[in-house]
Amino acid sequence: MTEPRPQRPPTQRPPTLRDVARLAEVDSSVVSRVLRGASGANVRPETRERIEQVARDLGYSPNPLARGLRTQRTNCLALVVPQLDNPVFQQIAQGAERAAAARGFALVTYHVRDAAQERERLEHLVRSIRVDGVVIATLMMAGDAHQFFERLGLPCVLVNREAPGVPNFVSVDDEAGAHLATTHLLRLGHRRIAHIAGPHGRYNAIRRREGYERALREAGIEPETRLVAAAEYSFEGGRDAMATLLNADMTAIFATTLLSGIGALRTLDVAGRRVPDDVSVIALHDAPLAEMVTPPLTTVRFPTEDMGAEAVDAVIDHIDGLQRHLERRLPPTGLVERGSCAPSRG
Amino acid sequence: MTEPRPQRPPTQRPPTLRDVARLAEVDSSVVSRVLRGASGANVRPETRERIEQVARDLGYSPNPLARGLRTQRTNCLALVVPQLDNPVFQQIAQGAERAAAARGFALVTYHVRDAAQERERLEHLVRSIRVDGVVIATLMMAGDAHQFFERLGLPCVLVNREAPGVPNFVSVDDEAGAHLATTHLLRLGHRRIAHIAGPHGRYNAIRRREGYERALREAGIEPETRLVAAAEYSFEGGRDAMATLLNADMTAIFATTLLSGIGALRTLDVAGRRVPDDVSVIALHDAPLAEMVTPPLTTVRFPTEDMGAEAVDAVIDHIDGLQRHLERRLPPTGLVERGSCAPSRG
DNA sequence: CTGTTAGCGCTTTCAT
DNA sequence: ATGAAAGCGCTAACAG
Repeated sequence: MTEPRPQRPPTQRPPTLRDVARLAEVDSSVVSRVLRGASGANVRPETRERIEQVARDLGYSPNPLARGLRTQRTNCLALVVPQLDNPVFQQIAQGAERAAAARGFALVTYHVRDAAQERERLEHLVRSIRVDGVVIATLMMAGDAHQFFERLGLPCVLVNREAPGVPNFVSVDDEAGAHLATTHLLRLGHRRIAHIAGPHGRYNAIRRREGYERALREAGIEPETRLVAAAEYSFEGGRDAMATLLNADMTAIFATTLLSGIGALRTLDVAGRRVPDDVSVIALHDAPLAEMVTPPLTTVRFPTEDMGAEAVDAVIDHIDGLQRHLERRLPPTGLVERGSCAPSRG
Repeated sequence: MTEPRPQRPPTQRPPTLRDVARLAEVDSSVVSRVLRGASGANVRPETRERIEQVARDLGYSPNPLARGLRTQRTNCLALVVPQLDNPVFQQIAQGAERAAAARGFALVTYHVRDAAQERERLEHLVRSIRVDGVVIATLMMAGDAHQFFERLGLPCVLVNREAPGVPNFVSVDDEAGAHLATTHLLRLGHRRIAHIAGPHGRYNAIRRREGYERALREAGIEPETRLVAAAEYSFEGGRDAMATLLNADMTAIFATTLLSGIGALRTLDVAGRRVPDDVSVIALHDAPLAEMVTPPLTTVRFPTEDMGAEAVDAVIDHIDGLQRHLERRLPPTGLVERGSCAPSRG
């Protein structure tokens, strides 16, 4: 009356390697080799077939936890992003996923919406899931986040962001983009060009403003502080900044970001200023959104998807032991003319 | 000259439980209990303190793979979404994350952009990362996806979507929302109301059309087929559908989705029809985007975030053994009046 | 070509 | 109050 192993209650436990091994009448190590398509897997064809058959019948799928524990590798990457309401991140994510898939990695996205909770959220991430590397897209404290992961020994690169002391990033050439946008307005004959800038002190905000000012100077125009308004990188930011610019004497706006450009559009409409008849507007970063507003917004396109893809490639290279440091700024890929810019009537 | 254990090469291996145990001079099981704050952890205060000290010094963090393997639990959920260009998914994600965090779960987002690759992507997901449950937001084959996870023994609920034979979903009351939108137009005096519908045969498209037709009939108006145009749930869909409706004799549009409503706006602008002076437009689903277009779009708001949150709660209940089936349709939470609707001049 | 063995890092009875 | 031991499911030498 010895109780026969109460080991396997009728609960539907997923099949393991050993289940397959048992039914195929081989050792589990053989199953492992076969199912993994291991390199030197010298296995008799009939054995292989038997194993594969059983595995299929059982619906076997390796347990990623066990495998990861053993191999110290998960083939999984995390993309850390702030909230996704900004199309730039969607594009980054798209490129990142493409690149990850191409190299056999899964990529999961993890949101850290609030700079204040950043630390806590990241801890929660790393103690819930094991990834081989991380791509960090713009956080307030991107440098801190980078350090956080580095300390854990996790390869990690910044995307769309640069931070002091972090030699792993891929971003865009903000200065060149801003220069291109401003130059476009200048070519249309505009001379009094206002700038809806980014938040004070933000790295890429500074570089964009520099590009704007360089373009003006090259055209013999001295930049004026009162034509510049700082704004968050958001619709509301652009909308409010535009309001402060309404009385300025200008015929065109260069908005530092798609969202703030759209905010500007809205304020101009409310104020009864016609775009592009009264005011031309151009913004940095292209996205489907630019097509949806009235009038459709002329933009400078950046290779945002490529940015995500390059970041992922760099992280995977790191993981593979190629200690590739990466400091990359991708130039703009062109101007997308839509309906929001017209020649100056000046 | 016996080589002293070459165990620990200078490679910076993250500290393990045993490292902590060794330095604190206790057994690793004690460390486990202490660090986990286990229930019946009868530990001498000084021992506890010593352990916590060492753990802190070493920067110890438990390996989620090992823990998960042992406990059969990861405290991690996956949210499967198509591409995020639709604001509805952003809101779902936001609610889902809030709910997950509240219950101590991490939530990672996984994109399945292409219905054709759905199967392959999902397999990649489950063999890369182990989650305790899944929330599926609108996939083409949501029913298949559900079945896929169920077969793996993974609790799983559909959000924003219903599928035949799936008793786990939380969506919105499409019929009621459509009825509300249409009624609003009727109240403004419109009688000839066109409908930009969803794709043929799509479940919620059908229900929305039903709500539209019911509202018309209640007002003594017989619905007309030629006032209805099917469209994808996208900007382009709405834009093109609107084009086919341009010659129809109507004074108002009820668009089935925010994005298609915005597409309609664009076509109307190009055609020189003024909104709301010539045509009123209303759409289902509210989002910041509605505020960004010209004119700002009047919408029916659904509790989309709550939808995500409820779905997560249900999945976690499942995981916790509460076999809670859930068939929930959340009613619209109101009408958001902006500038796109005006009384009929009829 | 196949099996044996050891162990990844953790949790969990069960002894002591 | 603490420790010993087993094992989650898998892989990687190594032996045969």
